[in-house]
Parts: sequence; C-alpha cells; structure tokens
Amino acid sequence: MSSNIHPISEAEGQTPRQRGMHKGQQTKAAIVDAALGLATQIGLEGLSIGALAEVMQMSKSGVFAHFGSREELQISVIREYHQRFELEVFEPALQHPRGLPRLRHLFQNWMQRTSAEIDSGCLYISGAAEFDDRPGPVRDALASSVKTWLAAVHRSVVQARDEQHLALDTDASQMCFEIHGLILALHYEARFLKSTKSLARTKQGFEQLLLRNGASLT
Amino acid sequence: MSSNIHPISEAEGQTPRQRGMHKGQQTKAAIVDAALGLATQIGLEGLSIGALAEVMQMSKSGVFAHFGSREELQISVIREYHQRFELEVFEPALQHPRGLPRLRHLFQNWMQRTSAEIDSGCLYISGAAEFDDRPGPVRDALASSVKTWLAAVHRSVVQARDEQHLALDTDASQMCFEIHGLILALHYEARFLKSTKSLARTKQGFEQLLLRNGASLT
DNA sequence: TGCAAAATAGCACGGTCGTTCTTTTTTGGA
DNA sequence: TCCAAAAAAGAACGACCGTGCTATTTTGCA
Repeated sequence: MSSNIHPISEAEGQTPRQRGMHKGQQTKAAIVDAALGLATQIGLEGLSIGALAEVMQMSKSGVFAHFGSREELQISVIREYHQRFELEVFEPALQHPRGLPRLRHLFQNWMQRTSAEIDSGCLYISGAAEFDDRPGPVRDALASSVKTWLAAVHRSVVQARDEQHLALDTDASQMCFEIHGLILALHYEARFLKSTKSLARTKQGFEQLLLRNGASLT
Repeated sequence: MSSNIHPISEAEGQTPRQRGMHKGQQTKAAIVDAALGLATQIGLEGLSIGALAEVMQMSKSGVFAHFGSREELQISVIREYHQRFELEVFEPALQHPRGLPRLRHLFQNWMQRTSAEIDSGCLYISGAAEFDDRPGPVRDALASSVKTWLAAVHRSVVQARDEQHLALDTDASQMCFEIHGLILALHYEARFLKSTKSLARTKQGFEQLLLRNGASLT
C-alpha cells in the first residue's frame, strides 16, 4: 500500500538502498499499514501476527522478522498512527492563522477523524482503554503520542488567548479538558451507541465552550 | 464474595433450594464477583476462563459449567456491574429531592466511581472501546445497560428543568452529552494519563455547565 | 551476470484458549 | 442415613498464540 515516508526530491536519482527503501522496508510499511487497519478494528491487544500474515498473504515468520516481537509491532503501529494523525489533523490546521481560526480547524479535523471513519476507531481512545492498566513500552509509546497531541491543542488555546481571540482569564488547561471530553463523548456515542446526533452535539458544545470563554472572532 | 441477590424477608424460613440459593449459585456469584474484578482490570475480552479458575482455585471445567460459554460469562459480568452501578450510583441519589439536588448527587456518585477506584476502570467505558466494532450479544448487553443509565441521567436533567432549577430552554440531551464528556475525560486523563487534576477539572466543568443552563439552586 | 546479503518461507516448540465428555465428589431433601 | 441430583474435577480436543531455528528464495550492487 502507500508508504509512510514521502520520497524527497533530492533523493530522486539515488538507488533504493541509498534512500533507505529496500524491498524489505516497503514490505514493512505495507505490513504496518495493514496492522493499523486491524488494530483500529479489533484493538492493539487483539492484533495477532497470524491474522496479519493472512491479510498480507505472507508467512507468519516473514511478518514477524520485520519486528522481532509483537510489542515492537504494536509500537510501530502507534508510530504510524501518530504520523497520520499529525499529517491529517495537525498540519492542515497550521495553514490557518494562529489563534481562534487555527483552533477551530484543529478541532474540526479532530472531530471528523473521530467520527467520520465508520470502520476504524481512534487508536488514542481505544488504546487508552486497553492499556490504562498495563504498564510497559506499548503504553508508554501510546501515552507519549497522546500527550504530544494534547500539548499541541493546549498551545493553540494559549495562542488564541494571546491573540485576544479568547478572554484573557481563559483557563487553557480547563478548556482543553472540556474539548477532550467533547471528542470522547463523540467517539463513545457515535461509535458505540450509534447515535446520529453526536456530531451536532459536539459542534454545539464547542461553540458554547468558545462563547463561555469570550470568543470574539468567528 | 457478596451475593448479588438480596434475600427477601418472606423467604427467611425457606430452604436454600426454595430460595434458589444452592451451593452452586453461591459459587457462581463468587465466580462472577472475581470475574468482574478481572474484567475491570484486563477488559472483558481479556477475561479468560483459565485465569478465572486459577483465581477461584477451581478447575477450568468447574468454572465453565456455571456459564456454558465464555459469552454467557461476559454477559453475567455485565449484569453484575449493572446491578452494582445502580446500587452505588443511582439509588443513593434517589434519597435526595428531585431536580438539581438529585442531579448533583447523581453526577457526584458517577464521578467518584469513575475516578476513585484506582485498580478498576469503568466497564461501561472500557467495554465500549472493546466492543464498538464487535456486534453480538455481549455488545448488546453492554449497550443496553449503558442506555438505561444514560436515560436515568436524562430523566434527572428533565426533572431539574421541570422544577425550574434549570432554565426552561435547557436542552436536556445536549446537557447529558456534555456531562458524559466530562466523565469520559475524567476517566481518560485520570486513569490513562495519570493526571491528578482531572477530578477538579471535572467538577469545574460541571459547575460551569450548570451555570450556563441557568442553575438557580445549589 | 554472479554472489553475498537480505527477505521470506517452512517447520516445530511450549503454552493458552474455549469447549466437550467422562468420572468423581459433594450436596441436601426423603 | 441413604441416594438421586447437583457440582466439581480431570483429561483431552483442535485451534491459535508468539517465537526460534533452519532452509529457500529474492534482491540488488560489483
């Protein structure tokens, strides 16, 4: 499938080996892609090398050799999800002016990613439920990614306050907490309870949250 | 340990068989109790009959015989959780006057149950993440319990509005959605991210939510 | 084009899973 | 106290798990 590393223009004339793109690495990228698909459906813990090998039409040992352990496979999946999340949620929002406009797009992208994909849940949410009682490197990798993202949201709120798009006494951490709650409620009620109104509720909650914190611009 | 069925007074003089409390049913109750403990730690899907048998110091087949299938065991666990949730969260709140006071206690109990138990997560939350993509009787049982509880919260909000403890234009469903979000954020950030401020954030979010909907009484 | 190195397959291992069947033990009313 | 019924144990099953080891195939530079 699609590789997770974009070929950069300077490397165009180089050999695959020089670009670090042997056949093996392409295969590994394809495996991680398939693994991410499986993990978002049946969970990181449910992810098995046997099932993954069948999807890839490869032998178990062929798949296994790319990672060396199941844990490393899980961590690779988390890293891949992290990259895609940045690419699809975070980076597009950077093209909008900092402050409230960027915060709005950040939330909009986040919301869509949480709800739009019918067949694949958010790894940051399902993974948290699976690993909140399981210490170890997988949990650490997951928590690290989540914290990076939440910190980016926090930064965006602070910027909006600095730009005076939000009231000066806005409690940025409190606001982030409530934003997070809206996303989690959306995920829960849309995916598990199959509620069709969750998206509208989430939007309305966000608007009221902005109003309450003195949002001044659209 | 504790049985999930309270002996009713009329049955006091009856034999165990007449009360439906053979040795087997006591054992089953003990198994379900242990299973609930396991399930809240490693998840409903992680729950295995072998591990459960070891905890109970019984044989696998001895445990198995009480349920007939793993699915039935999982459903029994969900039913047990439902009963305890009602007993510990819902019923105590009924002792307070309907309207805002009762709603406050409902939320307070819910909040405490979500955060206080260090070693056991909320089955309604972890279960939703595990089963949002797995149709079947287990998911159905879980969704049914959750909906019952959310409906009770909704009823309480409507009552508070009827009693004019909340503004007459309060959107009860919207308010429930946001309350749910606060609880989910509490669970996520306290359990997974180990944030110590989540409880305070949840309380503050709830107070602001009440204020925004014109809460008039304490 | 040849050849070392990389990638993949094949096979086997010990372990756990849910489940079935048979046998033994325990229970509790007549 | 006896004895049928209930409860629990024991053993075995096929299936899948992650992982290690050894061939075999494929890759890609010299």
